[in-house]
Amino acid sequence: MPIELTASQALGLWYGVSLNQVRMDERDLTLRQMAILLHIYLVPPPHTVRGLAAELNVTKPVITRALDTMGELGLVDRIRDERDRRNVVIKRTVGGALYLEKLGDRVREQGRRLSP
Amino acid sequence: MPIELTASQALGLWYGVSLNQVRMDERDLTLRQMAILLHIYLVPPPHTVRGLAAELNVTKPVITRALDTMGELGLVDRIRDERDRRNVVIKRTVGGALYLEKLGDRVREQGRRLSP
DNA sequence: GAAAAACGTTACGCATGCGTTCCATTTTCG
DNA sequence: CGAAAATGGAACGCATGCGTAACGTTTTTC
Repeated sequence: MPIELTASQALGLWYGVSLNQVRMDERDLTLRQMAILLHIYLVPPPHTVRGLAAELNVTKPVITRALDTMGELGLVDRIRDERDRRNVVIKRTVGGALYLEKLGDRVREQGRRLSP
Repeated sequence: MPIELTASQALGLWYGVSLNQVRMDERDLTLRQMAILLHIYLVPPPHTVRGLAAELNVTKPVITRALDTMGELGLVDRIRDERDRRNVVIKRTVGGALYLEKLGDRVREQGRRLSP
């Protein structure tokens, strides 16, 4: 069930959500951090640093640092993979789920406000 | 003509556009810069530093710096208001319009890819 | 006309993210 | 086993954005 948007609606939607996010300023994630967080929550696990780096086309330290930051914010969690102790498995958290739930609400709300 | 999205669709849309933007990495605007740019292009002029600061609920230097950066990228332009020379009027550019046109296309494209 | 207000900018010290490079640990392979 | 590969992280110097406070210019106010 695809969604058909006009150019004006598409930008209006992006604007509304961005503005809302900036004004509230709860936590200010980078676009990269946002993409990482969404990937973790929308794509089936498991997720590793290397996998995320390849998926987003960025270097590994970028992922490590993003996980550091978002870990402190309680949005994600890291645990070592006991089956292959070189790997780190990235886990979801309640805080992360709540954060994205609010983001989703914001997107839906802005979608509802759209004019044709 | 509002758009009704499910929670999953809303996050999927945001994810798709963010991922696309990160991968391409043409120019990496802050969420604030993005909101400022969209405001300038979607809300009728004139736009001033003070007005933008109030609208986005940020301080004036934030606007000045964002205009510096986006000015160098060719996305916006600044000219002094000759009627009241204290003011600076923020103008759109061809580059900015093209940039947002591509963003809008990305949003529409992701909207079309949505599953129910 | 002089003082006050308004506007945008600059200066400062600080925090955070970046890319490159190197490293420690663990696993794989000959 | 021992060498090679793979994984995630730390270290470094750098670039950019932030908030606060001050400034220069221009306009308004009395």
